Amino acid sequence: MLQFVPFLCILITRTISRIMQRERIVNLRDEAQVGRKVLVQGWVRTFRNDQFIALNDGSCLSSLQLVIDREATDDAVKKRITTGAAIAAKGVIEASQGRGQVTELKVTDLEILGDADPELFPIQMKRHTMEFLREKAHLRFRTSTFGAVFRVRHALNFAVHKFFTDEGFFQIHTPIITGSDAEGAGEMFQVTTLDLNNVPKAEDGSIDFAEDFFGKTANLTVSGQLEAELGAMALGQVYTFGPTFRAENSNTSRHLAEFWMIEPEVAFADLASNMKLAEDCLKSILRYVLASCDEDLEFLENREIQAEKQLPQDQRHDAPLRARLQAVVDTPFQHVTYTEAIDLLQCSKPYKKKKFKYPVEWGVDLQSEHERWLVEKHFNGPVIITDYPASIKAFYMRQNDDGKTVAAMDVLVPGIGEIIGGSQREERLDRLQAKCAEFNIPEDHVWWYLDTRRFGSAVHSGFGMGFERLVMYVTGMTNIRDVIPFPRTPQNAEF
RNA sequence: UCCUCCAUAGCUCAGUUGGUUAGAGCAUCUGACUGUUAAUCAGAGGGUCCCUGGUUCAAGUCCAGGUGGGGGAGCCA
Repeated sequence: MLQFVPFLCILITRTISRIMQRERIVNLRDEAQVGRKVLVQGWVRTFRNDQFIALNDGSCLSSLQLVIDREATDDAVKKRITTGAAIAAKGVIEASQGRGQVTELKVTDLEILGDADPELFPIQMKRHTMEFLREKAHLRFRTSTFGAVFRVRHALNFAVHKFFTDEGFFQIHTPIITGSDAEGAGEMFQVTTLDLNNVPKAEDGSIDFAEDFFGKTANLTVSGQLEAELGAMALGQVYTFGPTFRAENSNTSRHLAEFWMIEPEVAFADLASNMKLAEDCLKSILRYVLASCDEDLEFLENREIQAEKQLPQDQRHDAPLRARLQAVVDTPFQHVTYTEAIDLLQCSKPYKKKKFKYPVEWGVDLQSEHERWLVEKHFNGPVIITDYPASIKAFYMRQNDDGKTVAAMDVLVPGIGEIIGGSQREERLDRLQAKCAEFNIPEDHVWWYLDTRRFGSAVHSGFGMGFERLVMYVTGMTNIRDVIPFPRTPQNAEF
């Protein structure tokens, strides 16, 4: 009978460990926690002096310092406490004797949950390049930078929903697979279940899409806007927030083949209120993350400062990250028409010194270099450019009375360029039909869109905001592939 | 798609006018030390110099093509 006693003890300990709930490190960092007996689980960042483990569980940027008993801990166990290993530790929260943290965990029980072979685990406790970590996208979450980026990304996601909900908007889930091919926002990915090695042919030799899953060609959406307009013309104010897909062969630090977009659409709203909505939206979102992500933003701010040390002075930001974001919150956005912007550019120093590579004249779209001069040099803050020439904008934008321009707006921010593009929509059926003809869009492709202009049409407006560009702007990351967990770009769909 | 730069140890990078056995820091391993903060100190191991071809007595180094990546541009969000 006596031989069962130790077994019983082990059984009881194990049961306690199961009952004991895991504490998140984010909640264990203040003095009030001292004395609490807790269980933590996470991944080892460093193991110093055979005694101090920096444990990160992702709940916040900072790690919890675990202090183990060097003498009492088995050498075999200590050997397995390596960077990247998953461990569970029980103990008591104490005031830290060392600097650098308020509290630490005096460990009484330690368990290795998952080993990380130090010869093979690629993430070291040192500076890695973003390019290297991009190839290790499955493990880069374990770094401070990407932990911070993705926590901020989440906060931004939530702030978007909070803003629109507070403003009385309803989210509309627009389709990801679309039968509409008239959105004109870019090249589309085709969706098909046809056997590409043996496609059914029609009598004239062309592919017979009547045999395909939807009985016609289908694509991944490039924008939820047209469908969102339909929602707005009944629910009043709606927004979409979902993935969008562009099959453009763009290889830049600002483009993805799969990205997330926010598209509000408001009935009875003209361009002026659309601009106000865009400004309020951006400011509200920034206010939210500034208030809720300070630790992560501080880290990202310092990361940016370190990264910019390698750049020449004129390519560095003149204010730190959080100050820049705060400035956007505090400053009214500048408004300028396209026509005024052209005038400003033609009077600018780089124009007179012929430093611009592309021509500046009315009717030609603004190039990156022009937008950059306006935003970064002339206005030095967010700018809304309105009333573009009709010829360079989409078919659905409302014609202005001058007959030359449309009620469009682009919100430009320093460092990123266009972050929001929107317009007042053409609500007059005859004008819209004329535009369809002009853009070679067959009316029977967009009959459902035109119907909203046939039945109870009304003035309405909306815009699109690239979510990843917002995340870039807020985190100071300079490559869009580093603000989405698994970027999709031409020739790259790993993971 | 275009322009441009780059590719050497697990990572970040040196490598001279082409010349003997290709180096450093960090990481890893071994040992020492032990209240550390990306700990410190000593030692060790670690290389298909991206691939293919060419020039040459000799190529990490020069040339051509390819592949991969960065930055910029276009398109756009």
